[in-house]
Amino acid sequence: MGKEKAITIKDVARAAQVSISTVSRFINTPDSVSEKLKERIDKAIKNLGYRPNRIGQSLRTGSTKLIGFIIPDITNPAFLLIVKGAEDYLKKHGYSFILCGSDHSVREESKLLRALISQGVDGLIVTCSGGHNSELNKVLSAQHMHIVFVDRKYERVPTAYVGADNYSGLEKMMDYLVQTGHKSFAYLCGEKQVSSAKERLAGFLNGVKKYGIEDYQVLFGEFTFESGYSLTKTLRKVPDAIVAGNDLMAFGTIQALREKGYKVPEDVSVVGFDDMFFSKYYKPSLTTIRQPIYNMGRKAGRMLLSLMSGKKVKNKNVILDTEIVVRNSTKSRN
Amino acid sequence: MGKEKAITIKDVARAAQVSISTVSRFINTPDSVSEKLKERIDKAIKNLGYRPNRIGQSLRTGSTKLIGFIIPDITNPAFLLIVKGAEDYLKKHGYSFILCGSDHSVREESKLLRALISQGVDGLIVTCSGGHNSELNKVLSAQHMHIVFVDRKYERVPTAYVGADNYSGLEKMMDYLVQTGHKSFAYLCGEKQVSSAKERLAGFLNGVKKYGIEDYQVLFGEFTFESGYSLTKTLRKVPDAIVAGNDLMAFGTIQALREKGYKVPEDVSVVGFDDMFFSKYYKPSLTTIRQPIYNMGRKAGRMLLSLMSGKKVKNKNVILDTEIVVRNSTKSRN
DNA sequence: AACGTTCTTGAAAACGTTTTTATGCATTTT
DNA sequence: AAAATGCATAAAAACGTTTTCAAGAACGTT
Repeated sequence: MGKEKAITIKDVARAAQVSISTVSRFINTPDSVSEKLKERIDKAIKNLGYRPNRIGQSLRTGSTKLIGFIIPDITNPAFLLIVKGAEDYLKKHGYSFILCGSDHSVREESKLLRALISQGVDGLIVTCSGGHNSELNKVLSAQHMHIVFVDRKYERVPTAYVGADNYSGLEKMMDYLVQTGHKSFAYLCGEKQVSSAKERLAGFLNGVKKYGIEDYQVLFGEFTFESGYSLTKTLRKVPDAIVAGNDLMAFGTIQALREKGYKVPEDVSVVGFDDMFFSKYYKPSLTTIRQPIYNMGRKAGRMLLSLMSGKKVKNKNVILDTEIVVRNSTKSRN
Repeated sequence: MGKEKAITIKDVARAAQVSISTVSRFINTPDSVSEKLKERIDKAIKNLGYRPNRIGQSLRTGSTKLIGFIIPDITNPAFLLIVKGAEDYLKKHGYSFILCGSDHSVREESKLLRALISQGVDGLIVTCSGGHNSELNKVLSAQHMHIVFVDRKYERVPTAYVGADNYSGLEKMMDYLVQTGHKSFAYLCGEKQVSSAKERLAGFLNGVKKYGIEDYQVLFGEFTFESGYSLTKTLRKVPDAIVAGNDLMAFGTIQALREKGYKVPEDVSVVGFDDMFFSKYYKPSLTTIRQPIYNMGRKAGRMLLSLMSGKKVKNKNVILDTEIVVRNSTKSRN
């Protein structure tokens, strides 16, 4: 509990017999102070164990070295991998992260946004919950704050964004499924207000159109295990292939199928999107569309840094490639 | 990018034709200002959209309303569930979280600790990587900072701690396994410098001793899928039951067993510890020891708040109960 | 030797708050 | 009516920095 006051720059100045300005200059631009004083100050700092008080620095410089990160669910490892990508990159530049989960709620998102801005963050990375967010609009249009969106685009206003090529990922997957003889399909869509869900759906629909497939269904739900499970349970007719909005949904689907008495992949093929850590170990191992999720975070961090440093960013819309990885939840039906 | 200066308390004061002290008092103790001025100030605040600058507040009050959280791996959902428990509790009291991952490294842990303290956090919650950390010792003995340890105890110094009853969890599991006819055992231990790993091992060893079991092995590794996998591969003889340090290791074990040609649970029983989200959906679904991980975080948050508010905390060592949940990765061998 | 440069240092202002102290005024008490 | 009390407000100090500005010292040039 001992709130015995911390040592400040003043203490160092006194110990080294110089002014506080000199200490400050020693810390920030060491070359601007003479060898003699350098030594004295350095010794004083070491002796006292002085560390600059970031709050004082922040107040003066206007920069907190804090980045706000808003994701829909801090419990979802996929989002956390994005965070880690960004964090690994930005911590090298002295930034720390305030991580917040919005619980998929626009309302909470607004609250967090306000809180983070009050807190004085230097920039913001957000994976938005999808809906219209007037607070976000306000912040965006005020242009007070640098924000980059990652994984999910905020579509109401043009913004900096880094995400995966969801559309072409699904295109590729449809090519593969059709080539391996699948004739009927179901698509299980995640939250339909979310950009990635929409893009994936568009890719799927493009596929069925391209191959003239008429036997398909589209069901709308959420990006969760439970949703994949319950959507599958309500399926009126089980098709050759079920394309889930992400891996989590695919796992739910497989579980529901199992309970319905269908075997995967013998009776039905199931595919997901993400390629989570677990997907290759699941039984059956999951055929899925891999997106470079860690790298997505990293790129987002990089973009934010450029933005904050005032650099002109040439491309504010970074789209990363996906690849399909074939495992044992699908089989050829030729 | 427009860094057009934010509105400050000064602007409000000017607009409302009062002094800044009055505005401040209006915000912090509204009852100390007259109705007439209250109204004017309130209007001014609303009109200008004023929000107090937290940095200014922090500098003056010495409190940042920031909590530092250090966990070994921000990508591990189990840890994140702890974080969520603490966050859900503390955000109601106006706190935000700086979340950091130490990558299981004591060195990194020290760095983070320093960074967080410089950043001015009001308190710290840490799940430590286990080893001796001199920086941590220093901070702890200086008593500048309120720290509560969660899930993993820092054993070198007495500290505030909330964790699960690892020992009795394993005792219960051993009772169950012995009662269901298992005769030979292997224990796959997580990082052996981690308190929870040690406690679980002790519980296991107590079990074998209590039942006079001589046919058992103990292998040391890490709390990861890969470690469970490789330890199992190096097993000289496959026993009736493999007790893994946590669920992740258990999954690895099952995978390795599968590759070795053993069936779970027909040939071998496998159990874990945690009861992660996935464990009930794994194939086979996992028999495991459930610990109340979300609640652990919540309790840690609560304890930290008490500590910070200067209250005398009666019990600085909170141990939560575990329960065993039996699923399909074990079967009776009677 | 006088002057002009350059370099090193310290004083002071500023960042946005909260809080302590002081001031002015109205109300009550003597 | 004068003094004492209480209250609402304002002024000013403080928190820990960085940075601007000015002053002084050291040096080189004419």
